[in-house]
Amino acid sequence: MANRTDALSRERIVATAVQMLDATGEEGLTFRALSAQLKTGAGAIYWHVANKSELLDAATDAVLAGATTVAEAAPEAEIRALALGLFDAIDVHPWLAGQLAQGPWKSEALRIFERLGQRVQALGVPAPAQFTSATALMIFIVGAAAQNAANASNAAKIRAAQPDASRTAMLAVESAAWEGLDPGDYPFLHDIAGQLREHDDREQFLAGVDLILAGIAALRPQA
Amino acid sequence: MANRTDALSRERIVATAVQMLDATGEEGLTFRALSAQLKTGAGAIYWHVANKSELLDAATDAVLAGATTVAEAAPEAEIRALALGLFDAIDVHPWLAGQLAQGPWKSEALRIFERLGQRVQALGVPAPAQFTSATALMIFIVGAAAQNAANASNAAKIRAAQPDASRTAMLAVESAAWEGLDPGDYPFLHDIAGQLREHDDREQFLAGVDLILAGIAALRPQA
DNA sequence: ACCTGAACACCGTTCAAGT
DNA sequence: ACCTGAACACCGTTCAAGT
Repeated sequence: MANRTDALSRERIVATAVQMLDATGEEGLTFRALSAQLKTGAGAIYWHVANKSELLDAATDAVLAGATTVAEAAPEAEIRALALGLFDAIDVHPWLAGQLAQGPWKSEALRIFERLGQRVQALGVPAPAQFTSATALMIFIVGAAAQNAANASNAAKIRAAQPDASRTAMLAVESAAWEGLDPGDYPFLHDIAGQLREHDDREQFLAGVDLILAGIAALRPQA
Repeated sequence: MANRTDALSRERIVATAVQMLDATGEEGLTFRALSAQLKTGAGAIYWHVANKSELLDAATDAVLAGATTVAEAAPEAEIRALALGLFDAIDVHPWLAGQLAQGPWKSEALRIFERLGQRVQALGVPAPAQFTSATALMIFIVGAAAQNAANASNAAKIRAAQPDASRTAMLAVESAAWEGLDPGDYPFLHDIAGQLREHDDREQFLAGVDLILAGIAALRPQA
C-alpha cells in the first residue's frame, strides 16, 4: 500500500530530521545518526536529498509551513501575530534561527517576508520606504528570536551540568554581573540590570515590534 | 628580545586566526591549517587557547576593539556612527556576524551595547523603555549586517564558479525572479522588485537605523 | 613551561556493489 | 530505481613523549 510508515521517502527523512534537530540541535543532526534512526545506510539518504544544506532547507520549510497563519485583523495586529508566530516557532525549533539569520530568504521564509510586506503596504507606507520597513521588521523578528533561542540553548547546556539552574536564577546571575560593573565605565548596563532580571521575553519582543511599528507609523504621510 | 615575530603566543595565534577567517571564513579556520601557518603542531595551539570557541571569541574581541570609536556628536548621530562602524566591521570580517548573532553579548560586543544604551539614555527615553530600545538597535544592526555579509559571501561563492557574475548582475537576477512571481500570490515582492535591484546596502541599512530611531523618538515624553 | 605529532572519535560525502 | 555499507578526506581534541 502507498505511504507505508517504513518506506523511505524524502518526507520521512525530513520529518525525522526535524525531530532530531528539535531534540539535539543542528550539530546533533548527523547522517550517521539519521540513517541509524531510519534503519538504512547513510548513502540511502543521499538518494533522496542532495546534501545536508538541502536537508536543513527542507526541514526549515517543513516547520515554517503553517506556523504563521494569521487571523484577519488590522494590519498592525496582523504584523504582531505574524511576528509572534515566528517567535514561537523559533522557540520550539531553536535551530530555525541559524537558518533564517542569513538570508536571502527563500520559499517559506520568503512567503513570510511577503506577508509582512503586504501589511506594511496596507499601513499606507509610501512605496520607497516599503522595502526598508518590511526588511527591518523581518530582521528584528528573526534576530530577536535568535537571541532568545541562543539564551534558551545556553540555559539548557548549563542545566545539563547543574540541574537546579533555573532561568530566573541564570538571569539573576547575569543581572548581578551588570550591577557589579563600574558605573563609571558602564552606566547604562549598571542602570538597566534590574530590567534584565525582571523582563519577560515575549513582552520584550512585542515591545520591540511595537517600537518598529511606531517608526513605520512616523513614515506615513500625515492625514 | 621580547616580542620576536616567530615566538608562539596567544596574540599571534589570534592575529593569524583573524587573517584566516577573513580569507576563508569560519569553516576555513582549522587547527590543522592554523598550526601549519604557524609552523607548529596542533597541540601547541591548545596550550594557549582552550578550544575553537574560545579562539573565535578572542578573534571577535580583537577585531571589535577600536572598530567602533565614535566622534562626539548628537546622540542620534553617534548611534548612526556606531551602527555604521559595526556594519563596516562585519563587511570586512563577515564571520563576525555569526559570532554576534547569538548573544548574550560579552566583552567587546557588550561594550558596544553599553555605548548604544548610553545614547539611548541621552535621547531622553524613559527608563522602562531603555532596555527595549537599545536591544532593538543592537539586534537590527547585527541582523542587517549579517544579511549583508551572507549576501556578500553568497556572491563570492557564485563568482568562484562564474567569475563574471557582478553584484549588480546577481541583484538583477533576484529582482527579475521577484518580478516574475504571480502578482496575485506575491503582490508585495512583485511591487518592490525594482527597489531590490537599485538599492544601496549602506543607504538601506542607515534607513533602517533611522526607522528605529524614529520609533524611539516616539517613546519620548512630548516636551 | 612549552612544543610535537601521532592517535582517537568523530564528520559529510562518494561509490562500487547489491536487489 | 533504490538501498547498502565500506572507504575517503577530512574535522576538533587529547596526550604521551620530547625539549
